[in-house]
Amino acid sequence: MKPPAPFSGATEVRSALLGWFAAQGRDLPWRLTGDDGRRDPYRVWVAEVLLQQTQVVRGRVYYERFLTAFPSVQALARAPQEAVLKAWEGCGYYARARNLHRAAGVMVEQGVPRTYEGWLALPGVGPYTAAAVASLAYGERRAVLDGNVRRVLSRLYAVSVPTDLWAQQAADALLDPDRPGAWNEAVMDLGATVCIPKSPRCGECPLPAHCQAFASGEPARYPAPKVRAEVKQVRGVALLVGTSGRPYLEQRSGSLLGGLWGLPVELVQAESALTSMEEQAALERLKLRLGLGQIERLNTERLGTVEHTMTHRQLSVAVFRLRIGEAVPDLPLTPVTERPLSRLDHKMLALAEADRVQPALFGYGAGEA
DNA sequence: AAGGCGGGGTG
DNA sequence: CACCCAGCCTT
Repeated sequence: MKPPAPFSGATEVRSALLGWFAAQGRDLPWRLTGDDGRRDPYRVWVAEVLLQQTQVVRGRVYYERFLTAFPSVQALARAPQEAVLKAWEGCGYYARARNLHRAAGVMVEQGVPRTYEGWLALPGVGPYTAAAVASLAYGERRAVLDGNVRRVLSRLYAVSVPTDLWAQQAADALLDPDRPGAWNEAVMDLGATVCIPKSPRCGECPLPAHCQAFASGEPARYPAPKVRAEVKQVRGVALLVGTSGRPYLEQRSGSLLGGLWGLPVELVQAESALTSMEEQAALERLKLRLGLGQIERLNTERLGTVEHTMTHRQLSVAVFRLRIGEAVPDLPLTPVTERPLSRLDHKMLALAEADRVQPALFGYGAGEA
């Protein structure tokens, strides 16, 4: 299981991969190089946090948006958290944005760390991100271990279950001590573009002579697939007061979409779809929470249901709206452009938008009175 | 050590 | 449509 130490072919592997990287490496906006050949720590940090769970193709858009909004750590630190979340809107795993903001505050107070250990102490910075910033921006000899690197190493040594300990040791042993930053980027680029999870493009790989998975004839068998947690079914109801562009919004708290704003929702864990009775009961609880329980004959219309997957949860939310013409309760309405919303909430609002637009498009008279 | 946390992609 | 990806934090 252990990689040979010292790995006999390391020198050849390094030169082959770095040669490939020089020719085939990706040109990415956060790879701006200073005169000293090093990356800007702020840009690297933002990019690496963004790429923690986001693919490069999508990350680019958010990166540009984020850097335009917050060009420096000072600008990020003095912005309100809500503005940071707005720039992150739709990107998911919003704790990353909250932690970026917190960490920026720490750096303005205490200075920008220059070492792996210093970066590791910041909120939202784990071993991967600390190693990336330390190596790319400061030239520190730290091997990154992300999903790409783990897969490349798993195949290189034909280890089908690469544990954290094994993979980190293998990455450390292979790291090019003279060019740690370039080496780290090279391994990750190989994993992202050639040594991909399914159908690896071994014909384009610079390391076939060193790859034991390639030698086995079935490189795609490495690493073995991970067992996944089951997706929990969550049902619920949401209530739209106001319009899709200017609804009543609540700020969510807790870990799920915390800090973002959205329609008031009442969620329940249920294996099967809610009956209309259960739906109405949930809606009543929601009204009560909003202080609408006292109002008699508060009519709502059911706009439809929204399905939304969040990796670990499958949400199915019935969206209701106060009927037009009903007295508007005393709840503040806010333009959605002024608040960060999750995609779930944008979907629910789109339902109201469709409800308003489509009848007119098809010439029905049953739209808003 | 295990589970929670968004949002995508592909076959 | 089922199944894939994935770093950090909390518990």
